[in-house]
Amino acid sequence: MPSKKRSTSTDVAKLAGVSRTTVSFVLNDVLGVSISDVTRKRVLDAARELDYHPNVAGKKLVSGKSYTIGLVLCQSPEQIFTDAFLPQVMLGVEQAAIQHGFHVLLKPIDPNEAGGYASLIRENHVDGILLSGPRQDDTALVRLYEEGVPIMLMGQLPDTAIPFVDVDATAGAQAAVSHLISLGHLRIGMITNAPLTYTSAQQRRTGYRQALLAARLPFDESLIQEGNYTPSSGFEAMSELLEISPRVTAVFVASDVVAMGALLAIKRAGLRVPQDMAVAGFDDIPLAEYFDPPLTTVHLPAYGLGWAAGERLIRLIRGEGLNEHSLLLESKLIARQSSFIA
Amino acid sequence: MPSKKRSTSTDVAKLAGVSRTTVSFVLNDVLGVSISDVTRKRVLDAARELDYHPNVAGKKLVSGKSYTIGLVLCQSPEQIFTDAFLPQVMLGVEQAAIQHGFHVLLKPIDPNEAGGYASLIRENHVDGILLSGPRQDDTALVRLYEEGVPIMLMGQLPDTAIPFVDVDATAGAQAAVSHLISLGHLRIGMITNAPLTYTSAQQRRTGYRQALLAARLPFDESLIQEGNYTPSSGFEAMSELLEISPRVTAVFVASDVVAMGALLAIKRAGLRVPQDMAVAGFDDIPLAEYFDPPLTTVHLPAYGLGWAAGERLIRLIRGEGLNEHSLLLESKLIARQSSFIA
DNA sequence: ACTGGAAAGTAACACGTGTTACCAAAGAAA
DNA sequence: TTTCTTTGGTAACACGTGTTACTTTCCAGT
Repeated sequence: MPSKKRSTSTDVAKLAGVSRTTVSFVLNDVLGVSISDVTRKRVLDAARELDYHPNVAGKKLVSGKSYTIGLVLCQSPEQIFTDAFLPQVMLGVEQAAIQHGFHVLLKPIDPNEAGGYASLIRENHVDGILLSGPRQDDTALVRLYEEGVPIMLMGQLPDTAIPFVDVDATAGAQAAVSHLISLGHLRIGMITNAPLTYTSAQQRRTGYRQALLAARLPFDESLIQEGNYTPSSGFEAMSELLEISPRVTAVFVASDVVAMGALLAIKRAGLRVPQDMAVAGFDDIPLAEYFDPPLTTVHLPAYGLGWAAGERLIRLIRGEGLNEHSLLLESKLIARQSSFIA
Repeated sequence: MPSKKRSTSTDVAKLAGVSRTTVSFVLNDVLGVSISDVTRKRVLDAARELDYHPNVAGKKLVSGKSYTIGLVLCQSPEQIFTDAFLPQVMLGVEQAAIQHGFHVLLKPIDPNEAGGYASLIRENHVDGILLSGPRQDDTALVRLYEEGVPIMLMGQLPDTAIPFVDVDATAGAQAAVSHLISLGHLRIGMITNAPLTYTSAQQRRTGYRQALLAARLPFDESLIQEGNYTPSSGFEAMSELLEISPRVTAVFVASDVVAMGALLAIKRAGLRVPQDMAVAGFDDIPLAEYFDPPLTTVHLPAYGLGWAAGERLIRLIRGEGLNEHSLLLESKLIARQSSFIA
């Protein structure tokens, strides 16, 4: 292997016949220093000829900045596997980072052992942390925030002052359930997307409840079944729900993936969608439009979520303030044939 | 914000009353140096008290290693959005990295402007590169490899010596099509997962062809339609395929997501699956089991792919050799009801 | 001719770490 | 006592960069 040594700014200086300081001034376009055009050109030519790329370790050491953000995923592996939402979010984060010259360090952690990401910041690996799916009991996170570490959440953490970006899942869920109500359904079941320890599950449940209350319909806890990201959990939950008498005529499933399992359970029971059972999902995964029947669902701006979160974290890192402390992105109801016949 | 200055090894040395060298020796468990137990304890206590975490920039600078691998995704945003395969792969990479004390830097790039990842290695951001979905015409990649940069591919790049890990998609596709043939189908269409410029698409087409040849069935180019990751492309392609007379009785769709669209087209045409049209997919995404009908498909070890690729790249970085130059992981046919009635 | 000031560039330090070469003391062997 | 070895530890350099303070040269203003 040839593998020539990487060239340093000293090499460039030597070739250009100037000091290393001058090289730094030229290459970084430092304001307030004057360099003659001829010298500037000599430096640039030398840099090009040597294929010079500044070593980030050196920059990092002297500046104390790493120009890297840590994207910490608290989802369980099970969730990551089935989550069609995540890639879009990550892409959004990445684009925001690139636009500001930042890199993204990926760090999925086991949600049960919180705080595994602290070393990222303490060892100066990253300048700030973007946390997806924060756990309620994550005290290490709050401590980090109070130390002044730039942190941005995707998803909310009640009772803390940590800024976040989130989709307005509550409003979205309410819209979905209101939609079902407007179609004449009076007895509507719900299947959660995840155990209720997750705030995302709670928000959606709250939306369900609000829609019922707004229509003066009774809120019956026994009509709620718990899912856990997977289609199979949806199948189980729906099967349970079908046992209840009098039967529900519609169901709000707080995740498209889980809804897929629910649909199968409904079909197995010999019922038709939407005639015998209307179904509304949540997330608007790319496949939802191709479900059988096409799934009424709530579209979440996944890409926008990632982008906004990344953008705002970087602003925090730079010490620029945020004009609003936190951000709720709008979701949008997409009515398809699983809830009514066109 | 309190934000106490991060403590350095000098602080630890001062508190413990020893030299910084000793601190380094103790904390890194350097072999061949003797440190008395009492001194060792004093250092460890001091480090704990100051909550000392070594600054990674310093380590990086002096060692030249970053203990980070770059995960470069060449997929188009469109593909990333719909790819249910990707999160599993990434998780596998991540786990392999963690196990060896490495970090993962995520870098999705526009497939059209190749080589955007070279700066990662030149600036010493990462020790090696894991490239997913390499493009055929990526000459910058080959040059990098020849410079001795540790590189591992996920997916193959013909005519190069760069080591790779891949799933044996050809064998998988052949198994799926052979399965259809064994059920008595003589006229079998195909829808690709992506344009044929992608090697992954070519491999699957080759498997399709090999299965036909092995059964002495004619290989008819006109029975192949091109998909591009999305369900809608599958819908279009299947619609085209249904126009052809005599009609095919089975179709191999080289992606489950694309197959979802194909299924809809078949239903819209008033045909039943599998009675009028048998369907086999590819990828075994988590939802495939819940398609209507459940989709016969080929399971790919996505997690294992990521894990193996990460593991082997790190071995390369460490200078340990690979016992086999490259690796093909087995895929597995999963027969469900879209191809035959149980 | 003298002063002031801008232009062009440099020496030297700082960042935090790993590591090599070296030193001092204590004990063992002669 | 002298010499050699081991134990326990340190001073000093290297890594590659950004930046501050300083020097030199040259030209304009009086």
